[in-house]
Amino acid sequence: MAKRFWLMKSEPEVYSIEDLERERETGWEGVRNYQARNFMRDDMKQGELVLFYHSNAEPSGVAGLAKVSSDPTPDASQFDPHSEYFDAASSKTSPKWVHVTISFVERFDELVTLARLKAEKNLAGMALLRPGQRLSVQPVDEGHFARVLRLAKARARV
DNA sequence: GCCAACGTTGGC
DNA sequence: GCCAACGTTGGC
Repeated sequence: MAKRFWLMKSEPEVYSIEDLERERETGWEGVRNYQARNFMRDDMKQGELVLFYHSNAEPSGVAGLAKVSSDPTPDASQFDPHSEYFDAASSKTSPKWVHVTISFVERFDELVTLARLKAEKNLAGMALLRPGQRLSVQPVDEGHFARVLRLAKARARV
């Protein structure tokens, strides 16, 4: 099957592209939305590229690139009563929540801001730009992905 | 900090 | 299985 492309959101105050650059890779724990989980569980393959998006930020936007670097595995935080992600309804024999590990690929010299994405006619229809879209893990069309990358490289233009 | 949009929960 | 209440997301 053809490679797919992804976008994952993180609040930079919580975990930013700089954090990922320093740590090189991280387990994407804490996803508690079924659609987002299903993408990680069913569709993500190792090596596929991920737009790393800073949400709830000043400004928000795509901050860099990561790649999927593990198969889906149970998210350990669901079993930890001290974790904010603890889920009493989950069991080790049939874990509700899985996650993947992503690893650092690059940090864009300049954030590709949400405003800039919205201004780009060719990105019309991108899920991220749909009003009310809140999915923290979402697929990205190959064409949209390529165009976001091109925006990231077009540094001179503001 | 506000609040609209959305997902989840739980009473019935 | 409906749907109101509630919690969360995330732009502004």
